[in-house]
Amino acid sequence: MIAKDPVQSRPGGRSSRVQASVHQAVRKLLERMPREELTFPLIATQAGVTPSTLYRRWGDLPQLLADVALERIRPIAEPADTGSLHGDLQAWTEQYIEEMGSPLGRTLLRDTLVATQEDQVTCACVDIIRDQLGIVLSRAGTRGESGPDVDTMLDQLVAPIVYRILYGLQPDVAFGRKLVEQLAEHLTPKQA
Amino acid sequence: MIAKDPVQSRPGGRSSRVQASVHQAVRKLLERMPREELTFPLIATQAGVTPSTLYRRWGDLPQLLADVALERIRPIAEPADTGSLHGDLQAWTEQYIEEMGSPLGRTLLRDTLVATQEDQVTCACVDIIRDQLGIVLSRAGTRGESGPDVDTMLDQLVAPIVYRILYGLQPDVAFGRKLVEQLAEHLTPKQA
DNA sequence: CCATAAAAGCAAAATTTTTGCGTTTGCGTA
DNA sequence: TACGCAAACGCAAAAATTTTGCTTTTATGG
Repeated sequence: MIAKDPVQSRPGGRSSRVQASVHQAVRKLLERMPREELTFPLIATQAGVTPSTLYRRWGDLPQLLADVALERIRPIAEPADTGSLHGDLQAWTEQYIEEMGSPLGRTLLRDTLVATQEDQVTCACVDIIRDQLGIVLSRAGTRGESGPDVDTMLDQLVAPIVYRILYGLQPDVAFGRKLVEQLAEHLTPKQA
Repeated sequence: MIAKDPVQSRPGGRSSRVQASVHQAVRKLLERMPREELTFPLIATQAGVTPSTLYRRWGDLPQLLADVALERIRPIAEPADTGSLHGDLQAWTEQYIEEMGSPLGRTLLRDTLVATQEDQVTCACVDIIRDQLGIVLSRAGTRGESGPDVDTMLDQLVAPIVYRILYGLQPDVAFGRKLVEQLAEHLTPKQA
């Protein structure tokens, strides 16, 4: 968790129950109302805690929303293994666009960008993507395939997608496919 | 201006004086304190207006900050004419990275992304970039040069830069140059 | 099991936000 | 220029929020 105090010195018991309850409250409330109507008192009531707990622990609403968003963005599983680097990239890209291109996904992306502790959260976001793409690439390595490095993928694959989502240009799956094809020109197939 | 009410039905006189005063107040305060310490009462005092004016006109702080940011992002002049498409792109990219890569520029970019009226503001941002690149491209056209279309540039040039800025990866001028070179592979030089 | 301090609860105080109403003033019309 | 209308502002009371000091609960290490 990224909280006001970077060091969570008491991670168990009631403390974690409160956090879980608060996170759940935020998610539930976000289903029924737009983000700008959320308030700490509202969330606190829904979560069954005092508002001051939220203020002391998260500081302000953007920080709490970023914290919740980060947890939702974090992938549950490793990228699918399709048998080839090209296929893995296609699969990953398609899923990423579907998840982040939705109205909810867009909101999550935005929330991570305005955390009061900006750098902590954005670094975490980049790390998540890097991890995922890193897995795909290292798997390709064991197959004898080689491709562009992670940073190139960030620039040519992730960046265009995220840019379009953030600015309302709504990338679709076909767009993702196109990006992967362009990227594929740089990669070496098996036994090259 | 992008205000709470999309239709500004009385743009002259006192109304515009108030707006100018408020904008200036925001810019001035932002020099001395971080964004999360800004409040409407503070800005109102600095601008010499009542807080309720701000609440009625802009709704909330993110919207006001986005409004100010949008005005600062809007370029004063056309892109420089260096005599070639390649040169124009280099020049534009360098300037863009310098302006938006600074701590202030990064803040401006973020502010535009969390306006309460998200879509209005982000569309305006994209339009600004499109206009600028459109000028560069049409000028190239009159020279007999041809190049990638604006959307391709958005994907391969602007997106990587903006992504890096937003996520704290700090693109430098060399990075911009690299992107332009990669883009240049797709463009046709004079008299092709 | 105890001691310690982190985290939560509670409630008063401070600050911000909303709102109703009166006043000023930009703007169209004569 | 003068006039009428409604937009935008000012003001102040009311409502909601955030902050803060203190107490109580409880996780954690010894």
